[in-house]
Amino acid sequence: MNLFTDIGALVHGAIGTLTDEGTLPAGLDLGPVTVEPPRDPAHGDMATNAAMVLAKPSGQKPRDIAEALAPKLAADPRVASAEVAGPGFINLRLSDVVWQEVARTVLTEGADYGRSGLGQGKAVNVEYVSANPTGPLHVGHTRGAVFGDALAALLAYAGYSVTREYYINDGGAQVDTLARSVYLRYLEAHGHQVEFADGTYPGEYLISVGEALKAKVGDAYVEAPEAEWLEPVRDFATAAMMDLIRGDLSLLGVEMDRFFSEKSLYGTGRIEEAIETLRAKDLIYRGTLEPPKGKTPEDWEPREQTLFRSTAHGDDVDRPIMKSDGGWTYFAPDIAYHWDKVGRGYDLLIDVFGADHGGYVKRMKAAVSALSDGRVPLDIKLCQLVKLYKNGEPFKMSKRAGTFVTLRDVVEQVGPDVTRFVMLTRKNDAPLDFDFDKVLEQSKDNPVFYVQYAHARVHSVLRKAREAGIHVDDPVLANADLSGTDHPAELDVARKLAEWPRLVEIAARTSEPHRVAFYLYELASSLHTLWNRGNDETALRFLQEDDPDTSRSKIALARAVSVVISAGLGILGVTPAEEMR
RNA sequence: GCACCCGUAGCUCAGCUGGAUAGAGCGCUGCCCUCCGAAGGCAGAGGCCAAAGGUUCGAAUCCUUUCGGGUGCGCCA
Repeated sequence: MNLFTDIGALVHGAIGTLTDEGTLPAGLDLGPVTVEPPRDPAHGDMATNAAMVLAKPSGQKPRDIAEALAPKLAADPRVASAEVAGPGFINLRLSDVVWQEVARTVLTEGADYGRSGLGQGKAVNVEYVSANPTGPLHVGHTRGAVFGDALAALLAYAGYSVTREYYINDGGAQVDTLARSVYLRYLEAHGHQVEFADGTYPGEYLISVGEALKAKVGDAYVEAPEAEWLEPVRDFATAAMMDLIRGDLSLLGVEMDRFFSEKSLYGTGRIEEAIETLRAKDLIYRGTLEPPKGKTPEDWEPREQTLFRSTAHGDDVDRPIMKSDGGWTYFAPDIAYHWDKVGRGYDLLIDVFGADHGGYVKRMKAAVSALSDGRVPLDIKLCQLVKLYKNGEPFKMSKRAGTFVTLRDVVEQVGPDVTRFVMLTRKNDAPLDFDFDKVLEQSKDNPVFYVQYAHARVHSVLRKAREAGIHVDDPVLANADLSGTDHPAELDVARKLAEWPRLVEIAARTSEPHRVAFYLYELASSLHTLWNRGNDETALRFLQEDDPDTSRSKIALARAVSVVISAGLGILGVTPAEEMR
């Protein structure tokens, strides 16, 4: 249930009445009519712009429409007052009972309160992480992993049918490099002295892979030529890296529905099929690209290549899909992969990329637009970099200096909950500072702690109530008389709870899970404020001595807060703690 | 040179398909508390929303230009 849509329906109904009465012309577009919480609480609980947006199409003055509309709205029992204000806003004040009943709705619907039908069951594929299978995940991947995972959960909560997918880049040159690097470790395991040339991966994480390879094949490859071992070693190493990556992801609590192998596209005609699809639309041709203006590369020479006419679908220049040696560029399998996704019938595709891949957004969108004839939208979310700090000092990452920070390092130091929450306290396209010390601080300055503490406080109240012999199970609270929460501070908490379903829809529509984190902070804040007031005004304490009925009324409100916090943290993938330690 | 992202309080950042007097935390100032509802509380100061134009009843939000920062720019994925 969403109180804002309810009142929105009321407004629509009132407009309909005015239309029937002939005050307003028929056939007005009600799309732009909104009902939202005003920034200034003095403007009431909800405000609608109906009179202003209908003024022009109906040829009337906004104030006149508002004056006609307001009494209709005020006639509803839920509405305590409807005032015309400013340029034509109608400010609605809802009766206390409406707010008090919010807690009951939350308790009745439980974790489903806030769930939305926005997505209408549409199938959406969220592709994220998709890190090259050449090593462990690092902090940059961590943000993408957390963001993508929370976005997927958010969309699921908002009524989409979500597939979480990881594209394994196991078809390019970098997995050959991986294979050669593992081969060196393999030789090492056989007691050979080896040297890691430029362009190979010297990371220690490959030592065990080399040893495992030795355990599997013995010395079969030691004297063998590369042509003989490259492919099997590549497969072996890639599998090992994916095991490593799956392990990293599970540390964070990320579980993919599907891992899609780039390699599986080769040799099956899938890439050719995708390209032929484009060719049939006259989007593939042989041509020569102009050098980029201003900064021509030193070794630039005009060269004829096979190009995808991505400019026909909004890109800035056409893109090569074939290398001069006849092999595909990385873009070709990418096209085929998205062709596959389109073919699987998704209504919406989302790719989560690192900000350094911003340059590929237009061409990918062009490809999907071309492949699906514009039917399937591709939304690409870019995650900005993470800057690490320790004690307020920037923490420089360097592979060479051994200060390369992996996902595992982060999660093992601060835990998955803190990692996830902090990664979501910033908009995805804004850079993020991550301070190892600050995020572990147990004070109100730390949003993670602040939100979890609010949840824990509620559970502390529940425990104490039970000790006092008061029944506070959810079904009991859901049937409680809620009139005991009529204080403005209590109603403020209820107002915040009422915003949750609305917030979920906004966050889902914009694909911005960080909004959930900020909302939870505000909700926690409203609970803490109420709690603090209870220090001075005992009438505001949740547990009222010798008054089980009033206690239940207040505890129902508190419990409703914990239900929403729990649901919200669930979307973020953070465990709601029932007590702080 | 071009494309994309960003520019909001001293600092770090929110800001809803365009809504009314632009918010939070930190820091700062003042008061209160130190009672296991404990890991502080309350209040205050602080802004030309980078700049200039435009769209409109109404712009931090949309468009154009400029300035400043980041990222990327033909056979690496």
